[in-house]
Amino acid sequence: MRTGLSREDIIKIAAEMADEKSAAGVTFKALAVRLGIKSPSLYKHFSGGLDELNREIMLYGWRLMDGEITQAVIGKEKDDAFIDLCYAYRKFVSRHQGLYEAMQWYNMYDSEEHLRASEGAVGVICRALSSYGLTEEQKVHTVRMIRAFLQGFSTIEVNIGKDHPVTLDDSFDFALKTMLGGIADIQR
Amino acid sequence: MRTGLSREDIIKIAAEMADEKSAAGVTFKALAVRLGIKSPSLYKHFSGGLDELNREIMLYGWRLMDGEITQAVIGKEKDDAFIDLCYAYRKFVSRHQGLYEAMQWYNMYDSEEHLRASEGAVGVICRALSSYGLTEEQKVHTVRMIRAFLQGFSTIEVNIGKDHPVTLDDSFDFALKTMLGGIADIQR
DNA sequence: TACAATAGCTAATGTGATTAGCTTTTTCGG
DNA sequence: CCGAAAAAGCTAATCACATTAGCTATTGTA
Repeated sequence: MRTGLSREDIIKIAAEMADEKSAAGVTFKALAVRLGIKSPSLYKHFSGGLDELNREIMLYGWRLMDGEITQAVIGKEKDDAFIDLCYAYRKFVSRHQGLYEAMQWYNMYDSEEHLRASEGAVGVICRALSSYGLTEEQKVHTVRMIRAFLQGFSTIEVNIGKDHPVTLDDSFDFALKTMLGGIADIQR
Repeated sequence: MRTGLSREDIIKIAAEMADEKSAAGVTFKALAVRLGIKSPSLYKHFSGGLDELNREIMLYGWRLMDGEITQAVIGKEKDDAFIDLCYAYRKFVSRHQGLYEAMQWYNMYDSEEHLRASEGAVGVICRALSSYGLTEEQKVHTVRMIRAFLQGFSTIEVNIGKDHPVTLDDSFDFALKTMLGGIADIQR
């Protein structure tokens, strides 16, 4: 019996599985059960095996996040755009912990595709920064700083207990304001 | 034949293997070959299996890094301490990419031990910040900001090509100065 | 020196990925 | 509408590791 599911459908379901369990929980065996087929059949969709599926999940995640953070900054600029962008990133991670884990695997694959998939997100950050009067080089630096911070904060947040008296929310706010302050300094 | 290697020796060798290949490249099979024994024998040292070894590698890495960055800031204060600390972190990661990967697995384990292992590093950051006149809460925020940035930057750096005209060195400098500027602003 | 603990070994099992080769559906050009 | 041919499944078999069970040799010490 055919399932009628496209390659994209399967990737989406695999991404959901990652969020439900963890990125490592997405096995061909488990995915096959979920789809009601046998695991060898998955090679008809992903001839490159689990590796190919993982790459696709990773790319899917970046595209999804790109879309969400792009939405978040529409019609905004300066600090508003910047802050809302960062919040959207953080919110995405909190709702997609397993997928985000898989997204970090861009390490293991060719940077090429990942670059294309995440350049949207980078572009959004760039545009949010366009009104700050930075040079091109400063803009590159700033994008990297933000990316590094967001990525690191998200990784830490996913794993740290929420019982510390100083909340992560406040720390996130503090860091954004501090970095914005630093960026403002540059112009002086 | 006995190898005469202690548990700590084996963890150290496993950490070297991680750096030579990758964190995932540390399998019981490969490690056993490296040690000249059979893989089931490793259960005599790590009754908890591969999982226990991975946890130990993770802890070993944090202790090692703690020592190095502590060394790096001895006798320094303010911006000097701060900047040298960050450089030491980054240098550690560049020399221990595989181990650093394994260190990120603190996610998967009890935070307890990792907290103890990395609290040294956090303490160093705290002390480096002590001369900035921040409130306790601001200090917590700042430590988190720095940790997030360092962790994110390191992850990005490990995987990004070095062919971009704007170097990562410059971006790292830029980010540190920007954050320092932002921190200085707080006092105003 | 005897003996308990230690550290090794072989054989066997289990899980998941992957491959090979066969079968059933679809799809589509004629 | 018919018959390839492609697509999407399936079963059986193999492989790589991790892990377990049970046996043996070494060692350090009472």
